Amino acid sequence: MDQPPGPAPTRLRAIPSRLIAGAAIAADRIVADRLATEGARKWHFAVLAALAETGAASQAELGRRTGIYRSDMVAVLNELADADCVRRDPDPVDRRRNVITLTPAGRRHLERLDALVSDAQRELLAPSPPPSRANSSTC
Amino acid sequence: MDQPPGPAPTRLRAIPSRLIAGAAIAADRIVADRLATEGARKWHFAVLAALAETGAASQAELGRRTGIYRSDMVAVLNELADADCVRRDPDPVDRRRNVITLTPAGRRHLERLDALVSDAQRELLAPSPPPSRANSSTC
DNA sequence: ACCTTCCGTTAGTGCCACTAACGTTTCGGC
DNA sequence: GCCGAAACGTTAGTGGCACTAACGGAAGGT
Repeated sequence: MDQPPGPAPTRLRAIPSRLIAGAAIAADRIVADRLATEGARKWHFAVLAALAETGAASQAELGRRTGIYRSDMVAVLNELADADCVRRDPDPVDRRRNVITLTPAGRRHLERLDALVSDAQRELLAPSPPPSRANSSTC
Repeated sequence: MDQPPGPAPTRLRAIPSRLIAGAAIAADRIVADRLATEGARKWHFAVLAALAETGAASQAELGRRTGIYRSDMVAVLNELADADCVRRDPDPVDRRRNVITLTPAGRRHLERLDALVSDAQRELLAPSPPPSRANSSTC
């Protein structure tokens, strides 16, 4: 946190897209920080979760389900495969595809990441210590 | 749009940070697309708006007000200065600082960008054509 | 047989958030 | 007055993510 935030001009403060962006980077950082404790990023979690839920799939299918571009998927799967969280086998029925399978180690890893992400969501949604009924000055 | 989105696993669909992130990238894209028609990015708009509202300021002060890192501010101001939207003069009273001043051209540019951003916000907040009272299937 | 489409992969771009280090200048304490 | 801490502008570089372009190989439709 190099930059102590100053007061934003009202012209900027009220812009929805800026508010959303601010919320998103705060949320992303909380999640990313949590996942970093396991050396993971949000994509790893997304891919593992998708695999756990719908079983083995091709890389393209995983990309569609998680929103990850297929070009980026390659690196993610390389990392997951290096960590033995996932196996990448050529599909015998369609030789264009790879079949991605979740390993037991991957499933365990997913459970750890899932806990971290859940924690992050809780931290996200409950940042106000006392939700006091007599409501705040800027109401 | 290379990737036709597929159905996301429910485990992912319900995660707040993912929803926020999705909203943010949609919002960012709308704004960025609009601003691109004038060759600008959101930072240019933010800096010009901050200058218009509070008058001349140092680069560091602008950074605090807009949320832009002072290292990135340099390039933004270079671009704005190249386009004659802004002047960058050494501060006579504190020689560490530069005084950034909005030029008439900059003010005109700001008005154009402001219109684009306003349009974007409207598009953002009104994506549902009929807000029909008999409410949607997934209620 | 063609042509189109899909697949995995490589390479690269652009925006943004963020860090590190630098030389200069100013300020606070002593 | 001096010295160290802090602020400033600048340069350089990192890393994550969204996205594009192009490829060779394989499958599918007609």
